[in-house]
Amino acid sequence: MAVTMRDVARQAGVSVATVSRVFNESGPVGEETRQRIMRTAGALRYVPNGTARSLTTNTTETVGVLLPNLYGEFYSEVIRGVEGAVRARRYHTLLSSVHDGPEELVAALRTLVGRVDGLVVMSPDIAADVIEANLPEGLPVVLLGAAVPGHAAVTIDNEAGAAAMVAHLAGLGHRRIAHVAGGPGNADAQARLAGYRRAVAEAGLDADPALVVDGDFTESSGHAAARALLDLSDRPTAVFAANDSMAIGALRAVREAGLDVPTDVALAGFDDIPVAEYVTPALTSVHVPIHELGARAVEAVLDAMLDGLDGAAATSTTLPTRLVVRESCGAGG
Amino acid sequence: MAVTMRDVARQAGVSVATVSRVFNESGPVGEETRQRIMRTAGALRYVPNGTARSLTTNTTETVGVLLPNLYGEFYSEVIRGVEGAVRARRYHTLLSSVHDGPEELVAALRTLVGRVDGLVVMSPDIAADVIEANLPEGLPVVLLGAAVPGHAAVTIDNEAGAAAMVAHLAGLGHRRIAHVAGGPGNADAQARLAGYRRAVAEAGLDADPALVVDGDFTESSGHAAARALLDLSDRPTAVFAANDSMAIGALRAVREAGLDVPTDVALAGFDDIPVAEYVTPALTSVHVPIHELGARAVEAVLDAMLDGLDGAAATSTTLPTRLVVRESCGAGG
DNA sequence: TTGTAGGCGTTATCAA
DNA sequence: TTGATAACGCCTACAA
Repeated sequence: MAVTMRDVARQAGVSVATVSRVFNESGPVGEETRQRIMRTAGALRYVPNGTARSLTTNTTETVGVLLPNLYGEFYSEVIRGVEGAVRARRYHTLLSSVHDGPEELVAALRTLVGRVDGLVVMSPDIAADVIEANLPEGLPVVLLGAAVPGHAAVTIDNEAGAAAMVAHLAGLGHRRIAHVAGGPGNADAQARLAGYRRAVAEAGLDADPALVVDGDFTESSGHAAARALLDLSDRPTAVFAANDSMAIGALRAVREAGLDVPTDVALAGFDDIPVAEYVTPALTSVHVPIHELGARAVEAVLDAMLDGLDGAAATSTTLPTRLVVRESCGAGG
Repeated sequence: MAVTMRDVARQAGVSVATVSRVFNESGPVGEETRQRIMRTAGALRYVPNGTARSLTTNTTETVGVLLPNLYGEFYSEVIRGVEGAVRARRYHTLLSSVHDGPEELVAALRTLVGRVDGLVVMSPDIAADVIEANLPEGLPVVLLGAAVPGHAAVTIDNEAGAAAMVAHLAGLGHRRIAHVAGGPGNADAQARLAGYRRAVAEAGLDADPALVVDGDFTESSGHAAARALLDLSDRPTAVFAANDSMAIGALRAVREAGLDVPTDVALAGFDDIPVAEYVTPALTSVHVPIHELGARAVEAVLDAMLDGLDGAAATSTTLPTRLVVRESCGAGG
């Protein structure tokens, strides 16, 4: 068994209360006594037990983070952002990922409860009511990426970003711009698709339904989607994927078809993950401040903890995106 | 205040003991009673408090992970590996990163204690005794990447990997192979440098001290190191960086110098992070099973928790690396 | 099959 | 300036 406060107290000839005061700098303690306590604590290698502390203070000093999965650079950027903000406030990060369905989400949620003071949940595919039903009231929860009425959330302006990209491509002279979407069940994907559609309409471009193909945000789905698009009799001159991973998969497909990017097909992505800059040609993308996204979510959670939940429910932020033009469609036409 | 077991018990007309039995499936409970309890628990939205649970069971069901920082793909791969293994065992991951010096390491370590059942620590620069001095005995700790006598660790065979790469380059005909090292304070860096030196000697290559330049594992340091190497009157024909990030920085420098990879200079890295495949030309690298590294460390920690610490102290594993030859030096010479 | 009661390590409220 | 002592929410003998 580990050394407890009681051991230190006994050894130092004081009460646990005094030891507690020393470690929390709460209440007055005689200088001599404090020194003695610190000394014996050091000798005994005493370290306060965080769990017990949490129980009495009713605060864990921990923020839980629930992500869909950890694969891909997008999520690692989110984690970076979250962890940075969390440690800046001297809190801890309890990380959890969910791979399968809603049951697993619920299970993860429940095991997190009581271990965290607040929660950042990124769960684009799953309705917020599922989340709400499995959490005690009063636990600050901030949604990441998927805004739901009545819930605090930090989102990005997917629609505007997608529309801007389409407008950019149109400005380059493209009339047939394809979109590799992220799938019908995903909120981000839907918003990006909406932005694409709006911009296509506004610019009077080809609104051929065949130009929209569904993927699932993975590289391989981007690859498959691009193949389908390249097989079209009336091939698009530009392909805009709903995220960079799919764009990279598409890049591979274009190459395999013996075509060149951007000469034959311009290519654009969404997210601007670090790799986007390293592929050749470098990927034009809609930049998402991913790690600010994570940081903002954490701040929202922590603020909600302090202000009480009422303030938090209203606090929804939408971060802007911006276009990053690189070779993959800079010179295209 | 959240709903507690007591609330459920009162509402269901039973004692807390019975509620506890239901939730832990410990001890017998009448079917009718169990149903009633489950129903009222659901109605009250009761969720067991993990903190309180931890206090009595003396187990937190969480593994702490301490990493140097979260930047770069290497660490996100480690996190993936760790989280996967942790959740497979139905545990939790408490993530913590350390940016600055030893004091911060110590602080992080101490706040982790009492919140975790075991610890995975990746701290290549810092002596293990610092870690040991600040942890209660009996807490399973597995070092990641830096083996220290008497400590459980999961490491990779840095030296063999580096030597193999040099041998490969030598086989391609290179005689002047430069090494961008990772700095004197880093254990991995030292081992890779040792492997480089050994292989250079064994193959009877140019052992010019000017061919070894220190970096610090960042891309920009790789860039700077490569510039210095290219400025040498007798330029190396191959540059082997101690990690991929530095290799990518070097790639940029080579390009900026108007030279071609691999025609003018062959380039190789270490780690085989995902980007390595995407840069152009694709990077030849020593593949490190990064996320297996994380997974193994977690398993070692969890095993140590079960078997008692004695078994763990001996459990050190070294994972092999393998060469991944790609364009950046495949055809070079 | 169910209830009672003590304890886990800490904090916090009173007294002293 | 210090010490008893009652929580905190849960688990677990031990009784009933």
